[in-house]
Amino acid sequence: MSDKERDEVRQRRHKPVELDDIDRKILRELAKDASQSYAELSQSVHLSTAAVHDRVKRLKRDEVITGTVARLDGCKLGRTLLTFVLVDTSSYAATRELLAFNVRPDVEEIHSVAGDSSVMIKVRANDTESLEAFLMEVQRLEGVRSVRSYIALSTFLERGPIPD
Amino acid sequence: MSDKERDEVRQRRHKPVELDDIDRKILRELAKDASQSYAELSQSVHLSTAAVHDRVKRLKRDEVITGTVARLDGCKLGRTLLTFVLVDTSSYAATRELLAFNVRPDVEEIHSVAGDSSVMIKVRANDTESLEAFLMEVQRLEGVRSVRSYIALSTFLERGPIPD
DNA sequence: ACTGAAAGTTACTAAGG
DNA sequence: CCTTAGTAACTTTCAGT
Repeated sequence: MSDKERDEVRQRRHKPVELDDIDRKILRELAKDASQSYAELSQSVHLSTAAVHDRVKRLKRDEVITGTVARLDGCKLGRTLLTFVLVDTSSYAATRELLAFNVRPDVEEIHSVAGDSSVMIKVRANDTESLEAFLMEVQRLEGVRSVRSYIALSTFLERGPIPD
Repeated sequence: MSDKERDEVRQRRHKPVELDDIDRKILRELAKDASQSYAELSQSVHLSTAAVHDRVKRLKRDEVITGTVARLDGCKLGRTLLTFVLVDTSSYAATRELLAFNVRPDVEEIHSVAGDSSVMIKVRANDTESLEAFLMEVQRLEGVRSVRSYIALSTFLERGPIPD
């Protein structure tokens, strides 16, 4: 692998994209409400619609913007029980098994976390019964040492990444 | 307050909205990609564009769809260190103080969780130094008993609520 | 890199079935 | 819930600065 190729990979993996104040303002606006038109956006940043269009296109090409999605209300969908589940496993094999839970519609996040080969799972279950069923499925896996659950009582903030 | 009024409030707060299979399909599609046109959506659900339009309008009115947002790449923004911070406080007053962290751009989620008046904070810091600065700010608060940090090594799934 | 305007699509509404 | 149709609003492109 040449220096150039390695640098390109490194850049793709690690290096943040260079953004100016206007880029950040656009990103903040779109992270808050992506349904607004380029005309509205252009007023926020004091640029023409075409200029905003170019910048948004670049931000999408550079994958700073990875997509546009609808935010849904968990309660209105019947998912009333948000829980963070911390699973401690004795092997990486068990950790890998946990990743298969990504097919469940009530599982929203899966992260491996530092320390004792653990996995953090954010699950929004319909009710206590389905949470219990989920926890039992996790417990049942080979190599699962412990499962700790943190049930959310109130949510005060919930959003995605935004720039400084 | 009349029975009718109370029921309306109750419905607004607790009762999930009645959804059929087509509604759920539309919601899944929009949660995945809200930039697609009604023409594309109508092909997914085998309905006319006008019918899809009506349904989406209803889903927004009923606040099943709470908004449309751009998903941003944390790494591309320079936020490389995702951490779940579990704060144990000795009083509700201290818990309330933690809510003030919602103004920080690196804090993405704040939930109160069951047991020992704890708070779960999801923070996506720029680097280890800014994470340390954040943790020290939390530690410094009156009534904070303990702070446990779970640093994410890899993220395998990260999305919002979707219907069954 | 931005502007202004033109060209092409889509969103939205309404009427009739 | 369907189709058709029509307008307004929006996205996208491009020549010009």
